[in-house]
Amino acid sequence: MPKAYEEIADDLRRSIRTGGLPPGARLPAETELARRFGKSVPTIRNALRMLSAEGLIDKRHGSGTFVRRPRTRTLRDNTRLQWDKDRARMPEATRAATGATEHETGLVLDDLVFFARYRELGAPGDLAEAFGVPPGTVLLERTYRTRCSAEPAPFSLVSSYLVRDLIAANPALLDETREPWPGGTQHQLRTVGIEVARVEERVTARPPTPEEARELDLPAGTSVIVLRKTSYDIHGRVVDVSVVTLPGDRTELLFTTHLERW
Amino acid sequence: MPKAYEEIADDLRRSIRTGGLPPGARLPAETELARRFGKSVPTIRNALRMLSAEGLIDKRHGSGTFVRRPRTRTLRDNTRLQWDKDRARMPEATRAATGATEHETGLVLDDLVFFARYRELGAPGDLAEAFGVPPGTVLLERTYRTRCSAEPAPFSLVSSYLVRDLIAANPALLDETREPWPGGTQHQLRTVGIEVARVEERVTARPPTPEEARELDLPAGTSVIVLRKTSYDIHGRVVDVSVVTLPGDRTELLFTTHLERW
DNA sequence: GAGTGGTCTAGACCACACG
DNA sequence: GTGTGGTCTAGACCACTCC
Repeated sequence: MPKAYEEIADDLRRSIRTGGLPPGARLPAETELARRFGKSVPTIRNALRMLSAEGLIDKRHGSGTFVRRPRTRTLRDNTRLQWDKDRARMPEATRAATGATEHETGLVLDDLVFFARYRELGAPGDLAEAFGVPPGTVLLERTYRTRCSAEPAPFSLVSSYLVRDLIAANPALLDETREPWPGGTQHQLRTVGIEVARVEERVTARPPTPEEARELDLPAGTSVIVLRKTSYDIHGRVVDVSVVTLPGDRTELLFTTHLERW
Repeated sequence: MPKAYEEIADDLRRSIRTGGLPPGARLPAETELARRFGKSVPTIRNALRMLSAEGLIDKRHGSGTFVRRPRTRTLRDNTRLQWDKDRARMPEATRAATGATEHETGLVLDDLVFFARYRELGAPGDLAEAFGVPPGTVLLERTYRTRCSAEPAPFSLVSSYLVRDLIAANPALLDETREPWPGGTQHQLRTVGIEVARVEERVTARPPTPEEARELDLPAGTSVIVLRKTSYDIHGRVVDVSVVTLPGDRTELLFTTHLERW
């Protein structure tokens, strides 16, 4: 027996894919759809919930159900890592003038609103393993939120971890009021003699937690991209671990790999 | 006024996060939960649907609701691109002996089940633009499904596109029965004198379409990672565009970036 | 067969958007 | 104010799983 709500969802999905219902279009009211399909309102709602979970529609309380428009994506490019490294050797004036790049995204801090918070904690198991230190070693946790001044929601949630003893030689690095630091993390590390030689970025995706959905202003039917970044210095030692949570509907990651010539 | 189903969802979510309900544990029946929380069954179902969408629980018709266990992730490493390139110059015996790497994933074709289908089509707008050719130019579309012999579902959906005239010099490249090709795409391109110098991989994430959920056997509350791979030859010409769809609950992408020394 | 979640109905009342 | 979707109830019947 065909399930009514799936048939209805299929029907509407087809209309959306073929363009019969273009992006931004308003769907008929649920009561109207119930009448047309000859089913009850809860059944219609069931069908619409499927489409909502797939990210095809947005339901707006009080005004209707609309076909979702694709979001414009911000690009996050791994060549920014080299660019950051080059910049870390520039004089402060230059570093400040180029505009501090937004941490972890590669955007420029011009019309960006920036927020940072520092906290010390004992390394939990997974971070201790990542750094190769005993569990409980004191880490500095730095939490960042950055957003365009135009948009209300941040475009990334960043937690960066450093081993405190590795950077304590420069007390300024422990002071959150010095953020945003001109030149970024690579310059901060340079002030204590650390040079980053290699960065590993691990990418996964999953649905957002309610907290992430709230902070990133994510509608139903979207995913987050979770990027776990590990920075190694020239001796192969782990010097920074960052966890970056990005909105899947607004973010594109670009990784360029150069191959050796034959 | 607090919403009942959110309160219930929060309560259960807390139990799951703190470990009060460990992975694999069965939740009480919906009727039982309704009794405990003093709400109707549909309200309980509403709360459970939230947790399901977040990927915290699995509902199994007939047997109950369970806390989801994290899946083990397969790693997809961008250093495989160089490895593939090196292998493309090996003699056929070596290429076959190393086991043809699974296209786009870096796994070895030992206990892998492999399926390929070829088709020609006129380039639609986005692909024509990516290749820098006029729309309608004939492309070869190659569709791959690969899975572990143990698992029923494939671990990636791959569509690879080549400009037919660029590879037609070797008719074997147009023959799907030659798959799996020992040495992979980079060796295939080598047979017509093409050397890949650079690969760009663009990563996004979103909820699966119903078709993807079916093919990849994705439960509710998971995402897909979409990887759009563009290969450039030594003259900067685009020679391959691939779209790879990966299950977000079973996949981790690893990108390593080496930085120049100071 | 007993128990589970899945589908569907019918309707009441509330919260929100917009004119 | 009017119409929209959001929440919640109460219950019937079906389909699946497992003993």
